[in-house]
Amino acid sequence: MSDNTTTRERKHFIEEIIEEDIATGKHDGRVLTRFPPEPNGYLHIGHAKSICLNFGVAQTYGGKTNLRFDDTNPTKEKTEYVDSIKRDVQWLGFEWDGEAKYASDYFGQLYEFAKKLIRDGKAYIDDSTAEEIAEMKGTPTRAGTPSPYYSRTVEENLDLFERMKAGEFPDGAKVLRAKIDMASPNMHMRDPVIYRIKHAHHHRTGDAWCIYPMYDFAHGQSDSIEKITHSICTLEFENHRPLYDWCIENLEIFPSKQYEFARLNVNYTITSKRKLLKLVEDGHVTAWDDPRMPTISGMRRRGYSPASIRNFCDKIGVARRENVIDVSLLEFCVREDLNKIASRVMAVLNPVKVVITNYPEGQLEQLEIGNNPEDENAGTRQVPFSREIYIERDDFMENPPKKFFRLGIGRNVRLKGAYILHCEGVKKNAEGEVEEIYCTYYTDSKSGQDTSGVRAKGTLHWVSVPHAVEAEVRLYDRLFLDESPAGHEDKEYTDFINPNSLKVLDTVYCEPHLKDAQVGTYYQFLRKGYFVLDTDSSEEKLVFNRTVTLRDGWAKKGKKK
RNA sequence: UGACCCAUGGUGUAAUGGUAACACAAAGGUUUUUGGUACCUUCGUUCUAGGUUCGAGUCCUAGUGGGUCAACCA
Repeated sequence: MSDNTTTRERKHFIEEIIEEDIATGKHDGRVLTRFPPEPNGYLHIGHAKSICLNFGVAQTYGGKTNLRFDDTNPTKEKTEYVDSIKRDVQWLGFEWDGEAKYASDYFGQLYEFAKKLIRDGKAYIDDSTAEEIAEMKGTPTRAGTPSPYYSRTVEENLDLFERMKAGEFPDGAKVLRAKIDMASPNMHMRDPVIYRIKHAHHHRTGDAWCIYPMYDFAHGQSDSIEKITHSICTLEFENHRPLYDWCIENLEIFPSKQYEFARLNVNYTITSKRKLLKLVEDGHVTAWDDPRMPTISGMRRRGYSPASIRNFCDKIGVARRENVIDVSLLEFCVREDLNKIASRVMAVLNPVKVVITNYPEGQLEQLEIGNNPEDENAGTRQVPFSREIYIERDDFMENPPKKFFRLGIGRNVRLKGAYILHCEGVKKNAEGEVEEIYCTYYTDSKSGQDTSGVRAKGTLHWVSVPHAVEAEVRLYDRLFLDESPAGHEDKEYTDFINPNSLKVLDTVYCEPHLKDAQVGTYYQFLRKGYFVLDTDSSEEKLVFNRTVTLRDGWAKKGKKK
């Protein structure tokens, strides 16, 4: 799995920084990173980039990575999210160092840090309302004004802070602010709020606390407490870095350093926990793990392999430039991996019956068919063949163009792993639709022992009618019709939801092998795409998700016209 | 009209002062018992203008364009 710098010789800037630090003996060459999610939602593909980066560089340089939950806002965080995050990180193939950690583990320590700041005259209690504080902050182009509470004595501040902790004041009555610089061009340095009152139940500390540190007073300190060497985060925290450094410096604690990289954007996709939550809450999707969601759990259910996501994260690179990755790269990565590992099976999605008129009634052959041409060790399986089979309705045309390599009256076609068929005619219903196709087969054209000398340009997949296993198949299309659903000022991203993002096929005929399909096994339905068993499946009913189609040169050609 | 950051094919990422490379996408072709896979070919005035240098995508200056920041969110 450390396919990081083994397959990719190019180093990104984070790796260069680490190599430089190792070369100069910083932290004795020790590398410790961390992945710090807030447990307020499910992880998505954007987090996968961060996970692969943080765990990846640690692996490359012989270091470790902590999993630390940034749980300083009790009103938004839940154990459900903690559990899902752990599961997703593990599924992606990464192992964090020791036990999972929590910013809330450090609430006691953080409280002491705050008191030190107060004692040093570097923090004060402010009784102003949120609105007043916002007003006093000024704007990026206009300096802020000092708070009327700026000059409280150390004793008074200490007393007030202890009484805040003791629960004497209601939410919002007071905050603790760092004393930095109300005229700083960096808004984050204008006496940032570092502690606030929230009489809320915390998912881990319960009711032990009613004051909670803000992100800026928890994150860097948590890094420092854990002796994180490289604290890697996304670009939007860049303006926080001076405050990150200020806290560490004034608290005189371990000097973790923050480095920022550009977050992942994928076209036709949203990567915002808040927006994804709304999709779930408003019922646009069934759940966080709906296969149309760009969440790790959704992609897992959809049939993405962990390796495909890791490879994707490796291919997109790491830089400081805003970027939009083409969703087709993600599809390429999943096809690339699944092509190597998926078992080939046959399933007919949109069936029409073929009767092979010269094949004896009641005769049955078990044909041995290879499981994966890309993998010699994948072995073979037996597939029953009989007089009546299903093929795709699309694979027959009454008046085919000359470039159509499939079945048409008077034409030949190879059945995968079986015989060459010659089409004799069709039966239609009252509406003029083809109801049955009649063929003869070349008796000496059996796959692997073909002595017929007959040529067939196309090869079709098929399923024997009496042996067919029924299944439901769910076909997915992109969830949004617009390349940048969240990028329009005048429109909501929900305005671009694709009404046809899910298409359910109720009756698909599968070869009998699929009766024993398991969740987590990757299949290629021959010529149709990659599929996995969905978790909605039961003893009575098989449900498959289409992960992604195969590349289709024929369909592409058709579209061009 | 403040601070900080960024600018290389359609999309990403390299090139660390010395021939602009790799991948995806697109288009064309070869092979094929998956119209899949594999393989081959095509696709760039490195944002602009000055400067430094024998030599600049790279360094400097200015401009232009884009991003982030004014939550008691993270």
